[in-house]
Amino acid sequence: MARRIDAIDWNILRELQDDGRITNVELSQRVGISAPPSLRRVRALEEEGIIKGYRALLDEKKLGFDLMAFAMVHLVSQAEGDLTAFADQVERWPLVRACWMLSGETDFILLCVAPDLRSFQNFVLELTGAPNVRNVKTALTLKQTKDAAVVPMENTLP
Amino acid sequence: MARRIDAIDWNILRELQDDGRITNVELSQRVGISAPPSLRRVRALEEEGIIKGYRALLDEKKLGFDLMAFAMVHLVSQAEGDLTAFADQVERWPLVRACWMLSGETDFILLCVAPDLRSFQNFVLELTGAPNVRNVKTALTLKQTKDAAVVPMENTLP
DNA sequence: GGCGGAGGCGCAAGATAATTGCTCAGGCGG
DNA sequence: CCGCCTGAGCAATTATCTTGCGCCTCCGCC
Repeated sequence: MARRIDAIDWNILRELQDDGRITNVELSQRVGISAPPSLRRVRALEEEGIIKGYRALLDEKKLGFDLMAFAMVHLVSQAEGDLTAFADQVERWPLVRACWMLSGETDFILLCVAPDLRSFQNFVLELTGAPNVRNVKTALTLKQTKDAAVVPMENTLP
Repeated sequence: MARRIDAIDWNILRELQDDGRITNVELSQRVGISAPPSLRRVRALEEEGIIKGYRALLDEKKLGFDLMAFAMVHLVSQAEGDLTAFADQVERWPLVRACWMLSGETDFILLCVAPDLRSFQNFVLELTGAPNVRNVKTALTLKQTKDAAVVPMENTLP
């Protein structure tokens, strides 16, 4: 399973991060091989889990979600079971779109969207009242100035 | 351009957020219409900018980026020009994958990846020394417990 | 130096999907 | 009641995907 990722694979990954719906024909031309091996490489990258999936990027504001905010959560207990219990609860809140467990001061940081401030306030009240939550600090976003795919493709590896 | 988004469109958007590479034939079956109108709706949603693009989701750890962290940045000046100057600089740092301008205490929050702690430390030094930066607080992530697409599809609109 | 074997490419053909033009049904306003 | 507009479905064409196969290259091993 630990195939070596060569330069062609990196190019494939870059192109697919940039446009996940590119046709395989177009992809193969951009990376300089013919279509069949291109498709086989993509399939292999999917098999290995290097490509985890594909996603359409939507404009949340145009769909009525005008507010985006972070919520920093401190828990009462950081016992293993309590952490996973909180993470499970986070899965069930639709307004939470992403969540990271942190080291240090804050236990979790939640990226949230909401149609308006009132909805978000209601959610924060629910969050604050959730089991094991000690306190919550929120920060409203004014705008997102960068939204790049998770893997840098500008040669940052040492 | 302000077409009304009906139930079929919402279903299309849900499916494409879930799997951006689904074929149009499969998509049309899932949303209950035939292929041609399905494709026309997708094209329309793209035209209107509701669908901003498509992206492959990669596993950053398998590609050598073992560290993910947040950096909270306080600036010296919050003048319009200074904010955009900082945002421009953020565009040029490959390790920064997403960036939001915040209201309140912190001015910007940066989501960063790096191959290892050393690389991240070097980046933080650079960030701290950048023009107009007053101070930087960082928080390493232990793990990401949720990574959903940006628009909720679980009926959260009022 | 020559002999395999494995890996990976490209060609070609059949299957599947995308795309376009056309027709038709339903809802709305005149 | 009639015509128009919107949007669906059908059918045909074009493009893409997918698979099987042969070939070349790179190694390791005789």
